[in-house]
Amino acid sequence: MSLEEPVSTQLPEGKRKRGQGVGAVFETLKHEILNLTLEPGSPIDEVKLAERFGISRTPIREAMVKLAGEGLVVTLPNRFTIVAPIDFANLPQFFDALSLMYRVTTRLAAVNRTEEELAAIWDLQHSYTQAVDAKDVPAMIEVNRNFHAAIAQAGKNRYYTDLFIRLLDEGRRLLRLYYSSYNDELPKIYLQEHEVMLAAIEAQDIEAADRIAQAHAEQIVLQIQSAMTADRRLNSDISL
Amino acid sequence: MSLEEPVSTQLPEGKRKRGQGVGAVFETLKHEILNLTLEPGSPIDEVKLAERFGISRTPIREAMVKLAGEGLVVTLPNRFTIVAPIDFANLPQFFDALSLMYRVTTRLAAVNRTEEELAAIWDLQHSYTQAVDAKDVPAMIEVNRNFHAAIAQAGKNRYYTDLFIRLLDEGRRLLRLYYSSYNDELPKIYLQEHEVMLAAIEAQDIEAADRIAQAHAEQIVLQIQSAMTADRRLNSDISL
DNA sequence: TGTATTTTCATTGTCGACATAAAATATCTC
DNA sequence: GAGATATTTTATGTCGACAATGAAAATACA
Repeated sequence: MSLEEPVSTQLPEGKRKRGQGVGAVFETLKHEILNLTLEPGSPIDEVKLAERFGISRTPIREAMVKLAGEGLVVTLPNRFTIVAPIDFANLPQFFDALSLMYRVTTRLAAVNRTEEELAAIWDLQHSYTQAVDAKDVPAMIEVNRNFHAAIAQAGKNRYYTDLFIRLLDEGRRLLRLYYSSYNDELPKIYLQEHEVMLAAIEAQDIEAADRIAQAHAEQIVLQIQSAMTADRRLNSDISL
Repeated sequence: MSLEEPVSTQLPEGKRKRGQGVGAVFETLKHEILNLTLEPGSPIDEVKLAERFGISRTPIREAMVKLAGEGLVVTLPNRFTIVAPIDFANLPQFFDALSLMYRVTTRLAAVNRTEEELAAIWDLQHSYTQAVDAKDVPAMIEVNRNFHAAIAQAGKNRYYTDLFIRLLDEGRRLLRLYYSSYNDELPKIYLQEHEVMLAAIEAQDIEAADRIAQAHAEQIVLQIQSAMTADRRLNSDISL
């Protein structure tokens, strides 16, 4: 199921300073969950994690609580903690919220962006171009996420940004699942849309920003949906 | 600063079962934070909490991590954990997000509500009426929150519901702060608007639901804003 | 042989103690 | 006496160990 070979034996990896343990575990696990290195629904062994990071179970557990708070793992009391399953039943709601956040954050960015933020987003756009040229799909997924996250942050509404980033991250797992059905055309369409979106933000044209954000969202939703229906095999594979 | 005398000595309160500790601490603290029983910005002493609940520090800390995940407390590494300050600077963003969530959840409720959910929401509306009649302000604040949360849940989009409940809870602290400026008129206006809102949801009239939700949001935002400007004294009181 | 009951076993949730970090206090130098 | 440095103090972050829990294995029973 996993797209990459699991990182099996990541030993103590050097002494960590006090208070760094939970953060490191949290970040590492988050990464592995979103990359599908850890299979959705698979159980997480606290003891193994403790050995792997060379720390005791206490900070591991605190990291688990944090991960549970972000919905990345699910804790079954007195039993296990499992990697959050991908909930296909809630996909329509996911798409709905994702679309709305695309629109709202892009609109706000058009209003509130500073020149510095604009430049930083352009940089990310260039990185995306490079990833497309290199046909580096994992990099494309990652940079795409950072691109939209940066736009949201330029909008400067913490509530929208938090939800949007959560949705984008959840979306990364879907994109990973279906990345096999990527063709060469699609990334270029995204690239163009990003270009138009950034132009609207630069020009502070709110309505244009809204329109392109909505179109972009629909594009992505359609893409994932068609990939899903084209590849039903995967659905039966995923533990729900 | 606190509106009620702090619950000082809540002793072990009976043996708890395994795994109930964190939940109880979390819920109790959450309540006390939202009721302003715990002053925003005030430090939280893990040891005292452990004594108060009659458990060790480990489950207390896990509860703190959960609270931090919901933004109810802020952890200063190696120093304290403090009750999340009320961030007056971000208030405009808060109002913006709150308004949008009012609209979106009410719209969705008009589409997706079942008869059972509708009946349950009507019950909450009746409870609200009773609270208004009894001039029981804390009950009004609590029931109002549950009323809108129930509407959101009837809309059946977890992403919106989660964000909205978080915003409503954060709003409870603001309402508590300014509840002194409540007059007798305002609750009745809210009551009427709730009535219209429910009627729109019952009739599944999406556009009407949207309109009244927007109006209701503006009403509340205006109310809080005018209370704030009328009572600046409080701002200097709050440790930021 | 199939079902109900007991026992074992693995893993969690919790505890008390210790080490460590940062602030508060005391001490020293000029 | 003022600033810099050393020391004490207080509360955190972490640890290893233990007990409770629920599932699986083993046993008893019809």
